[in-house]
Amino acid sequence: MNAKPTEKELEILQVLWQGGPATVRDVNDYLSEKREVGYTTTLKFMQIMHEKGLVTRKKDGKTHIYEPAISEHDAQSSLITDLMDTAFKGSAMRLVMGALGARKSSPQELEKIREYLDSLEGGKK
Amino acid sequence: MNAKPTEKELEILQVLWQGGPATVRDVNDYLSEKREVGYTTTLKFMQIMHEKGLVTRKKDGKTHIYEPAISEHDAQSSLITDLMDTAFKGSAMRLVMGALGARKSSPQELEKIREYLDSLEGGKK
DNA sequence: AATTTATTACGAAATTTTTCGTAGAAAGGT
DNA sequence: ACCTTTCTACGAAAAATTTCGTAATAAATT
Repeated sequence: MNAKPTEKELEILQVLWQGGPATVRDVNDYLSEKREVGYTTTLKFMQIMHEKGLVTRKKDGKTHIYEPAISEHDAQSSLITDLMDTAFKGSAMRLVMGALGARKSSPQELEKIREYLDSLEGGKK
Repeated sequence: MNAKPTEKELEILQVLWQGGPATVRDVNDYLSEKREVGYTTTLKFMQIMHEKGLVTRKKDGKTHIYEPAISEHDAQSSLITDLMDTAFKGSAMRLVMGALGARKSSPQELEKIREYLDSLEGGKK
């Protein structure tokens, strides 16, 4: 439920969240589109992530097929609470205001946030 | 303006933001209340932070007096945009909603967020 | 079957971050 | 003046993260 992936681990998890179960080859091909990265580098990461329990894998012939062991939502929560605790005195409100100020949101997005606030207050008027 | 401090660097910056200009001794005394940390460890960090431009210092007799070179707000912005880009597809809205869901805010805090949203939309009713 | 290709495991190098030890200089007390 | 304490600078060890090379094995191709 809670496991804070490192930066590169997160990159790999995102490929799996987005594209579904994949082999090391799949993931490496994808990553290679954006930056130089050796096959064995990706392999090693996925092996480590397997040890850590960040991904599961099952054997398919010679190769392994990997799947995320944690949801994107759980990983995000873990990263958020960590940042909240280390830089925002544990306050969600402070982090929220910081985020709203750090990068502009569209009116549509702001509206969605309002709706979410409404739902948090239990449908209270 | 933009410099993402590491976890331990952030800890030291927080002492300076909160307590004002301080010596290595001051900072180390403070940190030592919470956890074991050697004096030279803190010293080294503050020297490195000086090299990186995260703090300024001026000589006072034998010792140095350190001050943060970046504001807490700027450091927070830097950390937020980094997290936003690496884990939330660059969307402030996604990060905001994640934060609101990750830890409960009080009704008072939610109200402040609403007020902030109002102000963002240019005082629009 | 022999050769090439693809995959894994293992170990370790490279890098970044964190921690500390030692030496020397400066200051203060006796 | 001497001793003790405090500070800095420097280097390097320790730990965590990231990257890659090599060897072995399994599969596919010829």
